[in-house]
Amino acid sequence: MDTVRTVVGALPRPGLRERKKQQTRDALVRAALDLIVTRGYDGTTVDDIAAAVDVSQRTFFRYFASKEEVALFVPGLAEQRITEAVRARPRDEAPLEALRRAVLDSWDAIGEAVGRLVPMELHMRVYRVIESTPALLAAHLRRSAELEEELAAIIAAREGVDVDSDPRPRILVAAFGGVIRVAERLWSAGDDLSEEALRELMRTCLDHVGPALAANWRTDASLNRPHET
Amino acid sequence: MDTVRTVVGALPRPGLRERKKQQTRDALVRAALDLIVTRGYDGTTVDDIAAAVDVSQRTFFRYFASKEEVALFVPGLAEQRITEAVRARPRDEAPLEALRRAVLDSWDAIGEAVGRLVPMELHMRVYRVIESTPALLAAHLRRSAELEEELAAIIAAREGVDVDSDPRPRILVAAFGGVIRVAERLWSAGDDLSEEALRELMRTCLDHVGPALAANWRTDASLNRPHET
DNA sequence: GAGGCTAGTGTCAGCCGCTGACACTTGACA
DNA sequence: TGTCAAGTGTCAGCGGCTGACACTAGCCTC
Repeated sequence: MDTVRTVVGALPRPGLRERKKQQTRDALVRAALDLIVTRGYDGTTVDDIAAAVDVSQRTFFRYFASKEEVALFVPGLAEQRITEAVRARPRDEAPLEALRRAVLDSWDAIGEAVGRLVPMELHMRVYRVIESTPALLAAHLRRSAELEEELAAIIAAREGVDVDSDPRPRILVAAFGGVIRVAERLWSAGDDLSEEALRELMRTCLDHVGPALAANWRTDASLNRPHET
Repeated sequence: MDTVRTVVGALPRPGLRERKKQQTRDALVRAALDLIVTRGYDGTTVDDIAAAVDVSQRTFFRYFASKEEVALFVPGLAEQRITEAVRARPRDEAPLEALRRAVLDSWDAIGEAVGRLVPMELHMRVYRVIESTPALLAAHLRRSAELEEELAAIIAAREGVDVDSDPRPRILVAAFGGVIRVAERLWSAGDDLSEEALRELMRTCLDHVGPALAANWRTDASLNRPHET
């Protein structure tokens, strides 16, 4: 904690030690995801992962607090980009619109950040495992809840309201998050695991929020359904 | 599986054996919740719970698949009542309204079902532990996701749409579920742990869905805020 | 009411996730 | 070059959870 602090954070010169650390961590992530998509989450032990990178189990746990954490590391990168994107939205945008655009526009940034660490296809396959593995899904949802908390704070600040006395930021984000999760779920259950498919699903899901909350589905149903599937 | 099947399900005569089972299970739940609220979730081992009921650890795991399950057993009862209530709503109600009324109106049924098993206050205190214990919160969220899936199917059936081709049921339920969770969270973080407080929070949160999704908060903000807290 | 049948239980052994303690190695920096 | 701290391996141990197997106790039939 009382370490020598580099001036700008760590950007200027990684340092040999630091580079090695980064390297092992990345290797652990890659090995973990590889094993997980082939043998399944429960079929992969931490010992397997550690052995694949030739470190001890103890070392694994110095990098990741749990087996879940390593599996959700890459999604975590994506979440980071999204919060950044929300923060960067112009303040005159409506809150819901800001969230919407942030998610839809950060695709490239996410792809780049993820691709630097693991092949994109691997990441996609991991999502399927997440959705179909109870323990992993639970952890993912909890993390999503934390993300929502963070987004609520950002939205509140943007709109100049107090996040504790005005429930709207949290409510908006919760509803939004729920919809995003539906898109994730539909995507991981479907056949087309491409990025475009996910992006398109998110777009259509968000388009359906209004109609879904509408008073009566039966009258205006066919009207607000752009195209099926 | 090829057991002798009682005609009506199990209602007519519980049978001595069956009664004993019910009894141990209830005792396990009660002991578990007692321990959990006093020593915390992580501070309570399955051995502790089993010992308190004077059964072996192995037996505990024959009743509950995991430590989480016993902690979330009572919330599970509440969820059951809610799905029943949704199913019972008149079909001419708008979907969102049906969900809303189902939740707000099943309070008595929930109270009765819960009270038969554990003191209401204990149940309330458990909620606080759930929200503040990562592992437990994760499990809770996963179960909520399952509940949402079930509710989506009910809504879809009600509205005569196909849950797999029309995303609206899932989206509606996801948004609704998100809002309910916000209420739960605010409640468990607040001072007033009464049922009325939770109910009131849910009501106001649901009232805020429209405004929260509205285009611009700054113009109509003060307008749609009934009362603070 | 004695018999067999089966559901439920306890015991035991063991895997796996995860942690604290301690000794050792290796990059950093004077 | 020598000192210091950061990072690692080893070991021992706890707690959640499971399969196997033997035992006990309700149930049902004759």
